Amino acid sequence: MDNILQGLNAAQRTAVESPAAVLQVLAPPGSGKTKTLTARVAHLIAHRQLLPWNIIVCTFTVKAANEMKERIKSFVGDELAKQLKLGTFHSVALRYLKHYGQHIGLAKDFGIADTSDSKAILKRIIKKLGMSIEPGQALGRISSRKAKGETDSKPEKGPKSVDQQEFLRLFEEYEATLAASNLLDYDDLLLRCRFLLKSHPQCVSNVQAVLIDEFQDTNNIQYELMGLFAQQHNQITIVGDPDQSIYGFRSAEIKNLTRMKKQWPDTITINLEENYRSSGAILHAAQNIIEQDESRPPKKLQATHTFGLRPVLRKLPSAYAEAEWLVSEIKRMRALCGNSIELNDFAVLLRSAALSRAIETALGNTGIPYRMVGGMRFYDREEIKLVVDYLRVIHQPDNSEAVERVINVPSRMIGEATIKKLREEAQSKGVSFWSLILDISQGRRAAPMKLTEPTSKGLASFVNVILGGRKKVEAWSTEPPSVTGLINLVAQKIGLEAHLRRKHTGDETFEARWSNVEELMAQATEITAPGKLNELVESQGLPQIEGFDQTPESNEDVLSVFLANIALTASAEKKAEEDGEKIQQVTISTIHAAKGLEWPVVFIPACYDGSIPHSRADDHDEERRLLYVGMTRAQALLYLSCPIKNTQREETTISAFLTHPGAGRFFEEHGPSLPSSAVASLCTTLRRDCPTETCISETRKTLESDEDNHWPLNGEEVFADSSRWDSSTATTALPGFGTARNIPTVQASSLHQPQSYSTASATMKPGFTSVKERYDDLMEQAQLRKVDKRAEEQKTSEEAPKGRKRQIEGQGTIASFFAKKQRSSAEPSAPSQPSLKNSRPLQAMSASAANKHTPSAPAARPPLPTHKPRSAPLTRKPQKPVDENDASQDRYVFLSSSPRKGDDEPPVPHDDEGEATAKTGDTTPIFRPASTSHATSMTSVTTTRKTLGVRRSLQGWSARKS
DNA sequence: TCCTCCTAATTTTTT
DNA sequence: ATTAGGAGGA
Repeated sequence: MDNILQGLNAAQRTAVESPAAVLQVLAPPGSGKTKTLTARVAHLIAHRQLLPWNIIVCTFTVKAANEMKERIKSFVGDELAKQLKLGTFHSVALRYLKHYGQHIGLAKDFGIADTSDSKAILKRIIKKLGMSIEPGQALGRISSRKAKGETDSKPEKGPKSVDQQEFLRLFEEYEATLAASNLLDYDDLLLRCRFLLKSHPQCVSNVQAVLIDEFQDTNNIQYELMGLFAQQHNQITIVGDPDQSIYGFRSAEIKNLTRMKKQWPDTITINLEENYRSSGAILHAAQNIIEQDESRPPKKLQATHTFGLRPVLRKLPSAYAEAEWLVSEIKRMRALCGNSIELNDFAVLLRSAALSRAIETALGNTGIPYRMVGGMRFYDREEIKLVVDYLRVIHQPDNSEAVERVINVPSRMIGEATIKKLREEAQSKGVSFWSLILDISQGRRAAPMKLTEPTSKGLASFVNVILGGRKKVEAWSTEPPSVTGLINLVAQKIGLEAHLRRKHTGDETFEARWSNVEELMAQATEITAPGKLNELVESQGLPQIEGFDQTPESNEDVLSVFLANIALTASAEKKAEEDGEKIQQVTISTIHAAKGLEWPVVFIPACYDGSIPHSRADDHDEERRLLYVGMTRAQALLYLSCPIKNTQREETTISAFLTHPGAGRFFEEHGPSLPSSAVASLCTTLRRDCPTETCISETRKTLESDEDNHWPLNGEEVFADSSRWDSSTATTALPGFGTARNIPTVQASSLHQPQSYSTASATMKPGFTSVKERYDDLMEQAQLRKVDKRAEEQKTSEEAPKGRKRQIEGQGTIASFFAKKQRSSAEPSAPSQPSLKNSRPLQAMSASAANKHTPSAPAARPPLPTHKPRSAPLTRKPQKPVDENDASQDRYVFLSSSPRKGDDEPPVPHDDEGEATAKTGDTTPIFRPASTSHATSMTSVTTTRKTLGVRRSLQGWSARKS
C-alpha cells in the first residue's frame, strides 16, 4: 500500500497528500489527472483511515468510472475498492433514489426514461397540441432548464412570449406524462436526488469524502449534488481542466471552478504542469490551438518527451480519399516501424459519429478490424430495443410509453387509431394504459369502441405475453433469477425470430440482428451469474443509516438492475478479447467519447469549417477546446486531415482553428517519412523497444510506397490536369534529404512528376477502389509479367483504368519511389533487395535523371496515355506565386525538420538523445487506450466478428450500387 | 382501419 | 443505413 506515491512527481504528490479539506487539482491533458485522483482515494483509505463505503467518487462516463475502479484496485486491492461508492453522477443518484426514494414519495419501481422515450413523449404531445417545435430541440430546452436547476416555481418576469408559453405548456405535459408512467428522465435522477439529500441529510451522514473527476463538466445540479454529498464533513477533492470543458451543450459550467472557491474559501488549488503523454511537437501544436482563445488564462504545460514528429495536416480530394489515405497511412506507419505499432495503437477521432461512414468502409475494404465507440449504440438497435421494451413492460406495466411501443410489434392488428382511442380512454378513466387493456381483455371493462375480432385477439395475446413474463419474475422469489430465461420466454411468445426474419428478408441483416439478440442474452446471463449478482447488490448498496429505512433488495430487483444498467449505459460492450487474446483493432470514436484516453497514433479527419467548429455549435471556444482535446489524445503521431469537398460534394474550408495565423508552422503537410532515427524517437515516446533494422526492412517490403505520396498535397483529385505543372523551375529548391536526421520534406516549390500518374481518369472508380485492391492489382500484374512479358503488357493496358495513379512529392520521395518500384518489379512477392533506408540515394536525383527513369519504370505502372505530355516537368508550380514572406504561405514554407529561427519551439532534435528527454524512470505510463481495459463503455457491436461480415457486405453492396 | 411498400430525410457532442 | 411518413391495397 505504500506504493501509492510511487511514480508521482512533486506536484502530484502534494495533491495526493494534501491535508486540505477542499482541494482543486487543475490538470492539463496527460498530466496524470486520474492517476492523482486515484492515488488520493487510496491515500485517504490507507493513511487517513477513511472507510471506502464512506467515500463517494463521481465521474461523468461509465468508462471513466470503470477505469478508476480498476486503478484503485491496484492500490488498495479488490475488496476495499469494491466498497467505494464510485460511479457516474447519474448512477450514484440512482442508488440513493432506489434506497431512499420512499422518503420523498417516489414509487418504488420507477423506471428511467432514456432519450428516445423522452423524444417519443414530446413528439406525441407536440402533435396533440399542434405545436411546431422539433422534439429534439424541445428536449434540449427542457433538459437545460432542468440542468440549471432553478426551482420549478421560478417566477417568470415580464410578459411571456407566445413561444415561451407554448414551451411551458409542453414542459408541463411532458412532466405529467413522465409521472403517469412512473418514469424519471436523466435530469430527474439528479434533481430528485438533490431534493432527497436536501430534505433528508441523514442519507449522507456517513460520507467522509467526496471526489469528482472532470469537474469542468459539472452542471449546476451536479455541483449542488457534490456539495450535498459532502455536507457532513466538507471534504472535497476535484480534478479538472477548464481547457477540456467540452460539455457546455449539456449545461456544464466552467464557472463552477470559481464558484467552488467562493463557497469554500479555504480551497487549495494545485496545478499539474508536466505532460507525460505526447511528444513535444504535438503538445506545441495543441498549445497553439488552445491559446487562440485569448480570454483564457495562460497556463504552463511542460513537455517531458522529445520533440518527435511534427503533426500532419493533410489535404485530400474527398472524404473517401481521406479515408483511403488514412488507411494507407496506418499501413505505412506499421510497416515502417516494423509492426511495432499495432492496430490497437491507432485511433480515429471524429467530431460527430456520422463522419465514420467513409472510414468504416475503407477499413472494411482493407480488412482492418475496428471498433466504433459511440455512434449507434447497441441498445439503440431496433431488435434490442424491442426486447428491452418488453422487459420494461414486464417490469413496470404502468410504463405506458413502453406498452404503446411494443403492443403492436409484431403486428397484432392493433393500429394507430385503436391505440389512440385506448389511450384517451385510459386517460379519461384515470387508469394506466396497461390496466385498461388488462381489464378489457379479461372482460372486466368494456372497450371504448368495438374491437374487431383479430384486434381483440391480438390484445389478448399481448396481455398474455406480459402476464407470462410477470409470473416468471414473481417465481424468482423461490428460484434463482434468470433474465436470460425471461428474454427467451418473451422471444418465444412473440415469435421474435420469425418476426425479424420476415421483416428483414431481402436485406441480409437478419443474421446480424439475431446475433445481437443472442448477445443481449449473453449479457443477461452474465449479470445473473450468482457471484456477479452478489457483487452487484453489494456495490450498489448503501451503508445502513441507523433509524432510517432503506428499501430492501430482493431477487425481483434483478430485472430492475438490469434495466437500469441499460438505461445508464452501464455494463455492455462486448469484451475486447476473445479466445483469451486481445483483438487488435483500430478504434473509431467521437472526440467526446475519447476524453481521458490516449493512443500512440491519432487521426482527426474532417477538419473543416462546419465540422469542427460544428455548423450548429454556437460556442466556438468550446469547439476549439474540442479540437484541443482530440489533439492531446495523441502520444507520438498526430494526423489532422481535411477533404477539399465534403460528402455533399460542396467545397470546404479548412477549420479556422488550423488556418489561424501562425498555426500552420506547427504542421507538416504530409505523413512523415520514417528514417530509423524517427522510428527510434517514436519508440522512446511510446516507451517501447525499437524494432531492428532487419525487421523494418522486412515489413516495409509489403508497402506500395514508403512515402505519403499517393495523393497530391493540395488536395486535388489524383488525376488532375497536368498542364498545371511547370518545368521551368524544376531544379530549384532541393532540400537536403537523406541525412540521418532529416525527414524529407516538401517545399512550396516541391517536385512533382506528372507523367507518372497517367491513365484513364475517366474510368477510375471514384472513391471506392481500396488501396488494397490497387495493391493486389499491382501484384497480380507483376506476377503475370514474370510469366510472359508480352502478355503482361497487354494485360496492363487493359487494366490501365485500375492502375495506380500517383503523383510524386519531393526529392527524397522520388528517389525512394524509384528504388521501391525497382524492387517490386524485380521480385514482387519475395523482394530480395536490402532495406532501402540505407541504400536510398543521398544525392538528389536530377530532374532529367528522374525523367529518364520514368519511361522504363516498372511494369506495375500502366503505360502512359499518349495524350499526356511525356516530358512533363518535375516541379510543381504553385497555383499562386509563392511569396516566401507571405504569412499565408506559412504552411507551405516550413520544411526542415528542425524548427526555423523565430519559431518558439524549443530546439529539440529529432533524435531521441536530446536533453528534452526528461523521461525519468518514475513515470510508468499507466494510461492505456480503451481497448486494453475491458471496462470500456458501451458501444455498438458492429465490428465484432459476426456482424462485421454483414456490415461489410452491405457496404459493398451500397458501394457497388453507387 | 390496418398493413405493406415505396420515397424522403436525416446526423453534435452524453447520462 | 435507418427510419419516418405517405400512398395504395385488402
